[in-house]
Amino acid sequence: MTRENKAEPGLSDKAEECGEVACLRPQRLGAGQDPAKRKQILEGARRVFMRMGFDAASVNDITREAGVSKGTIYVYFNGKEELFEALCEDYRASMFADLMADIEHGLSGRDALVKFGVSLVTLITSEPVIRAQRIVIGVADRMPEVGARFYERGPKRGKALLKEFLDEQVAAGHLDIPDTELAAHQLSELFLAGIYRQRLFAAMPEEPSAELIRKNVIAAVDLFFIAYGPRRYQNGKSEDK
Amino acid sequence: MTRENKAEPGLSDKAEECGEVACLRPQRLGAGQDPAKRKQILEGARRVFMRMGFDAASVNDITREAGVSKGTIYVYFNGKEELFEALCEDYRASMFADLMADIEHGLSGRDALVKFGVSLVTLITSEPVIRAQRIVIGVADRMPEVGARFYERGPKRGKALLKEFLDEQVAAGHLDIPDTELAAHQLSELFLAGIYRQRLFAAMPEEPSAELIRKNVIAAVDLFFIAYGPRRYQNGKSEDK
Amino acid sequence: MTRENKAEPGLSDKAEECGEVACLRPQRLGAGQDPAKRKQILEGARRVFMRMGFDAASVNDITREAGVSKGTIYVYFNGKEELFEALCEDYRASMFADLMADIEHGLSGRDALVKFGVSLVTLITSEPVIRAQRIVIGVADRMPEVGARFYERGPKRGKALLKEFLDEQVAAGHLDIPDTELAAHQLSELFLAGIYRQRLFAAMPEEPSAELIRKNVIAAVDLFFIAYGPRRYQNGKSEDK
Amino acid sequence: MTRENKAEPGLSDKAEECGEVACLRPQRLGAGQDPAKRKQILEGARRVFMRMGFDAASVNDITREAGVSKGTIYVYFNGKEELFEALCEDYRASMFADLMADIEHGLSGRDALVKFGVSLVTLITSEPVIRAQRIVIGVADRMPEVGARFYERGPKRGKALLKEFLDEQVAAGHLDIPDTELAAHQLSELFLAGIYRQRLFAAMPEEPSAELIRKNVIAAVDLFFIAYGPRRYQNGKSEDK
DNA sequence: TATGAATGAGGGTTCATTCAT
DNA sequence: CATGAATGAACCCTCATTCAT
Repeated sequence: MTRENKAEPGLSDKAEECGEVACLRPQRLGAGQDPAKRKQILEGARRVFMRMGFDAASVNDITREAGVSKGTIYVYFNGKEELFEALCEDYRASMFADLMADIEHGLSGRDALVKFGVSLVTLITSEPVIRAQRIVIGVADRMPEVGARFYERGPKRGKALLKEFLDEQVAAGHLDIPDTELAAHQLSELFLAGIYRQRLFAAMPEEPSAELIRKNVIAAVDLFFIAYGPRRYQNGKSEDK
Repeated sequence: MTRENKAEPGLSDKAEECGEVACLRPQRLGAGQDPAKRKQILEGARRVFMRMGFDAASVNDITREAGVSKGTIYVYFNGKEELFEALCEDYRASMFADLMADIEHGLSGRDALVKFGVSLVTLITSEPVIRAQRIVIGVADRMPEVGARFYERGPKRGKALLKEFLDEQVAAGHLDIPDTELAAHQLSELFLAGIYRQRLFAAMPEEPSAELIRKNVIAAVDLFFIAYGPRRYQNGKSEDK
Repeated sequence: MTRENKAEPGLSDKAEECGEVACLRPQRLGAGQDPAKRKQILEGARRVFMRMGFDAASVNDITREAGVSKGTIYVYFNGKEELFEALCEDYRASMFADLMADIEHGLSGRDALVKFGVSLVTLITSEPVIRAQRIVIGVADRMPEVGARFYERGPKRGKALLKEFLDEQVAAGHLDIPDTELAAHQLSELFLAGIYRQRLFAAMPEEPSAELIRKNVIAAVDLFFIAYGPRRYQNGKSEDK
Repeated sequence: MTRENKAEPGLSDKAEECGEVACLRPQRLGAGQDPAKRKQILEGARRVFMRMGFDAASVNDITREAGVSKGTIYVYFNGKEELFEALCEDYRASMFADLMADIEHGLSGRDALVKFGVSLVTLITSEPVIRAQRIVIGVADRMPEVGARFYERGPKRGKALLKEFLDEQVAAGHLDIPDTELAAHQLSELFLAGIYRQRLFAAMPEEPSAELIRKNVIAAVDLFFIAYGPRRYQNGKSEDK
């Protein structure tokens, strides 16, 4: 009755097999195996879910938006929920690509942190990313594993990234941090301080201005450097605690 | 589709009008004017929305839980959405009552901050409050004003509270903060660092232990005091920046 | 989630309570409690199921035929299947009413048997009754209890009736039967011999003629009386038993 | 909706056309002309229809069970309904093979009848045969010709067989029957008396025991011999069995 | 020719809302 | 005024059939 198939596509190289000519569309793929169609469905679903949220979005809407028939959706995904999960999986994969691209390691510690922070906050508080987070949070009761994995591949990865960066900075002598993991947590929250929750609750209707973001990030970095910066930023921290 | 009647109840003082005699149970109230019944509906709705979320909750469920008829609900509220909005309004009002009660002003700055932080984090990351936040965030796209007001009466008020407290501490010479508003933002995010988002995304399925909360709050206060504490916590901060 | 209510209506006398005047439609009935509406739904369902069979009949068809909305059907019955079961229950109840009415006890044994047999065969092989049997048999795999109860209230009751009649005849000395239960079985099959299965399989497209029925019943009674009749109908049987 | 092509396959002799050489496996057959594939489809369909009934069986199920593609099924048959009809045709052909094999003509009349009756009842009330009958009866409204032909090749043939046998017995002086056709009808109904309908309606969930069948058949033969047996059977029934 | 991916009408069921009582 | 039976649009999903490959 229920279907169990559809094992992770990962078939991105299937198309190559067909030779060297006229291979624009693969001739024959297993049911639910055409990556282009899958992409097409996910893209439509993404738009609809983003616009309406999970519950308010109907499969018919997705059908219309994706330009595929209802049946096709059910060939590629076992239902609305699984479609949503797959979408989240896909989305998470691409989410931090931009962020990664933004990181530069050549800058001095402080400037690099500011740059990183600005990128992070800009991304995370951007309208599409905020909407995505709202939707996932909204269904987290019913689909906790979706929420959990979203967190793991999203915020958690962001923090891991930041920790790595901090480790580098510590190694380079730009920072002096006993526990970089904790510090990464603290810094990433400080970056978002006062913006993130407002955005999540729609208390800040527009994306924050670059100015606001910059200001917030700099305040965070200031605070951070007072605590963890090299000696010239702090004296005698060593004797307490 | 939408209806126009029933201009904002604002019914809190309506009952008094009936005079000074035999007013124990008002004999005749305008449609949707009995505050007890209104309370009863909201209470049922609260339980159902908390259990199922907004979309999954059906008006019938609420009807059953509240012990009123469907028609009655539509007399008091223009629909499910409006009922939800009213509920949020009510809920927010009571949400921080516990928190307020927890604040004591007699403690030394540092201990008071820790105590406040523990209360704040315990409340905000508790299962019911997290569920409430999830639901509100989940519908924030469709009902931004609900989200916004939830934020205003929730987190914002918490931060205002914290700012007040910091102002007191600064005045008492326990802290040295140039911008207490910003500091309040920063501190409250630091309190929740690494816990809040995990809870929201269901990446932390259980309420955080008292231990974990304490540890997190203390780390936050430590960091905070390095930056903003009185001289004995920091030396030579004056010459930089 | 699922509904459990609707305990056997049997409320045919509910209407009487409301007094003696203007009682055409009961004022207020519980959900799914209005016998008139229930009847209306069952009547529509009966027509549709009879026309299309169980699977081919759609709830929409029933909706249309019964003149009620789809929601109403689901208030009175928990689904298509339960509606069908209720219909069977109702149907069985009325099925043998006609037959009962046809029985007369004043006739001589042989004529009475013939008359009874003709009534039985006429009823059982009539188009509506055959169609009903086909449908029930067709779903007997999925709904065995429906089939079983149909059998119990239908054929089984018919046979019980026949046994009673035979007992009377034996008591009156018109027949001499050692095991009236077995004899009832045998006689009722003989009545239907060669007709019933043809009808069931649609190998006999029209209802059998009165003539054919009479012929068949008389042949059955003849055979029966040779075996079980009083002395004058059989030869040489006298010395045994 | 309906299609007009594919005029009655009648493909049993088509293969011969290819000539006299190397025809072991025909290289090229017209669409829907390979009898092996046809057989394969029918076999899969048989299993699925038997398991699920007509309406509940999906073409996909048959596809899976038969190991052929959906398109192929539609090449060989014009649709689910036609496939079912073809299946019935095939099935009927093989249905009474077992029965035929069971008949022995060497026995004395009475014993032979009992043996025949037991075989008949065992077959007809067996689970697979009952299921097949239920399915055919269930769709007899929609496909009367299917039902009719099922009857003709099933029960009717059984009765013809019985008539033949009775004719033989009459010729041999073992029985004395004026109308063997009528008698065959009567006897075969008596064999099944009280079992068949219970089985059909699922009022008897298990196949009847050999004992019960034997008892029923003997009672039928007893009754039959009282009426139609030679003189010696009508007297002194007591001494046999 | 055989294939099975795609189609989309239609399946049973739910539910926010209305309105006669 | 409160009630809850009735509504029917919309829900998610299935499936017989088609047709490009």
